[in-house]
Amino acid sequence: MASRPSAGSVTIEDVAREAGVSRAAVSKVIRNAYGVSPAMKARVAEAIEKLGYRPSVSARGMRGATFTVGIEIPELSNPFFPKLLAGATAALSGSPYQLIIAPADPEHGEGYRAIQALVDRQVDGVIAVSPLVDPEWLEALAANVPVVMIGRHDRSAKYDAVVSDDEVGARMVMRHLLDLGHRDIAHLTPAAGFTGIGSGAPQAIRVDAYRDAMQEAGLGDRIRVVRSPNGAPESRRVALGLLAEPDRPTAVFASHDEPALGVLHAVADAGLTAADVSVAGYDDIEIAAHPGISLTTVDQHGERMGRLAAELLLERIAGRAEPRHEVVRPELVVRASTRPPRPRGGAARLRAAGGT
Amino acid sequence: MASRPSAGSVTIEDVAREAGVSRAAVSKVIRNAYGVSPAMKARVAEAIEKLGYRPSVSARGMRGATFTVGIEIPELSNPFFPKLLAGATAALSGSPYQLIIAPADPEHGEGYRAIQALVDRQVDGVIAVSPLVDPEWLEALAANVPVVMIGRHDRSAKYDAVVSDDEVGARMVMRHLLDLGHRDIAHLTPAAGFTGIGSGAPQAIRVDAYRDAMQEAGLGDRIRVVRSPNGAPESRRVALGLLAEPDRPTAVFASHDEPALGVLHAVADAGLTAADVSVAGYDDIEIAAHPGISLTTVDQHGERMGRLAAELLLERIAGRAEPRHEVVRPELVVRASTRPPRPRGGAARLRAAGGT
DNA sequence: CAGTCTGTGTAGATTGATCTACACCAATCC
DNA sequence: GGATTGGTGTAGATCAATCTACACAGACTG
Repeated sequence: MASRPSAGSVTIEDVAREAGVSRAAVSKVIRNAYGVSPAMKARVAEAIEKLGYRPSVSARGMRGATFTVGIEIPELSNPFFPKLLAGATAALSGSPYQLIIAPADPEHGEGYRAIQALVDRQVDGVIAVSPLVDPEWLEALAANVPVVMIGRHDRSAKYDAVVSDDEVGARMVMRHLLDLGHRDIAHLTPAAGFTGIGSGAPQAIRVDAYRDAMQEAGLGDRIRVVRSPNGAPESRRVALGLLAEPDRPTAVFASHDEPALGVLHAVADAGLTAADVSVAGYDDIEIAAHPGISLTTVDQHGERMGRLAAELLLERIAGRAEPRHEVVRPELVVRASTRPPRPRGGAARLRAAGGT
Repeated sequence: MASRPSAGSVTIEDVAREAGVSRAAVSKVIRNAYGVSPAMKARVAEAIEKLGYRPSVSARGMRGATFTVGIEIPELSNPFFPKLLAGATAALSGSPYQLIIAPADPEHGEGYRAIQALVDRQVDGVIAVSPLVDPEWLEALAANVPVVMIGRHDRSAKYDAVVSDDEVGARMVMRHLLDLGHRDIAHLTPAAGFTGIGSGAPQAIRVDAYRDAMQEAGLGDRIRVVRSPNGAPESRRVALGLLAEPDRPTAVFASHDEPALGVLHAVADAGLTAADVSVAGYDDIEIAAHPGISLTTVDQHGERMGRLAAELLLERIAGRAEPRHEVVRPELVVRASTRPPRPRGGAARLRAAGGT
């Protein structure tokens, strides 16, 4: 059935000799090109099978395509990204394209290196999740190879983008919290540099939406944007500090589920519960649905985004030139981590306990 | 600073022309080969920088190395695997090697395809996490390219292995549960085919250790091995069935943390707590430490395993021929999901509630 | 001063595929 | 019956690097 990998490496030359035809003939057969008789096709196929021949991707890359698409991903430890991968993998599953992943080495800022590594390997297309790389650099890149960016709100004539409607998503969270009666809502988001450049990054959009929502609710003076790296341990530390403040917020809206988990952890550390401090995240990672966590969050439909990105990339590879910019509508998922705030004041605790 | 990717693609030829030297000279400079004067080196380096030249990995692959190592990973959705990746990435960070990941498409059984895809791409070495691929196939593979397997207990003269001491790890869990006083301990593990072949797979070792430990404790008649796919939702469903049985176990030992999360979910679904059913996992994924989960588990030291695998691979690439087989000692991490069982009988519930 | 190193650079074969241009053969057309 | 056409197959250039063999200089040796 599946042929074993042959010892050494068998080349197209070997197959040609075995089948008694020319190299070109073999090449035609494997590419399904025009000008092959059924008889020759059969002979060649048999020789390929017999020798366990596999075309060298490197050699192919020298002239034609490598049938490889690359995806650049930051921090795989965040479960949201595997969702994108699952979607992309599914979309490519039927195609002749193999997906390879290049993890962005956190030491070497923002994926330039990983993306470059993919391009160096002659991939036929690139999907990248790097909200902060320079648009000009990307345009130059996209001039050479099809590129689909995930999570960039800027528009380009050269590369495609798949993006969640972060404005809408963040506003859904804020509406939910405000409707519950919260007024002291803090927003936890990565370091300023991270949300600074332009307004391309999802986090930046979410910060703006948070600010706007607070402003519109007449809570402009209570706007509190707290900066923290994205990891759960880091945000846990930051949140502990926040909860220790005398005027601690009654709700924390984190820009991602991972830091939201850290906040939940801090809430528990401080001996508090969701009745004291509501927590909302963003991404809807799998664990958020677990009863021990039960995190209110926004489902970005990561699989769908990954699938869409792969589909757009295949279209690009097939020749489409007009840029596309797909917006996926997110969805609020309300769980137990958000509740109405306790009324303020001394006797409040008792009344609230009875009310809820 | 970092040169932009040039339009089109600049070849070694272009650099040679710019620097006024031969192709071979440029090649020598980039490879740091013998026979280059400092003066020429400087001129070439300048030309490379100016043109933003990047060597084509495909062309390199035709003769020499690709400076790429591949890692094959099943289901990235299981957070244990990103741990391995983090370790491997760290170990390769200083080296000239770029890591690329090939996800094993679950549709196309057991990573053959993904590993083959990596080899087709001329990687200089392969790390793979595929406990079930045929040893013969692997030996043939390893004859052509350095291979390090993670999580295989079989020994090979051709490929290296990094493996956790699953026997010891599983026994630590069992000792812990038995010491707590549990006697009805069930073991949740993937489908039989999955643990069947030889005793190479970690899951198989753990099953055996579970059986042995029960036997030695005189509980041979209470051995209960329950089969379930690895995903949390699937194991949740299976666990729900198990918990509904009249003689439900007082403790469940799952072969991985992911299914353990599913069991915890089921325990909550059934309106039970850790006081009713203890749950232990295996892997120590990050969320296990979260207070909402607090799962007793075994730390396999995934990062260390990933790092070790990458180091062994680099040694192999550098020329080592003798096989190595590294065993990493796991560590029990006790958390709140395991507790002493309630004493049996009608009034037990009350007594237990007072005692704990 | 011829012969031998040693250090530096180059020419050109090589790698495994793709792809254009063309050759060959039979059948068909006028 | 010679010219055309269509279907098959091949020759050979090409892609961008590596790497062996060698050429050439100047320095050193006997």
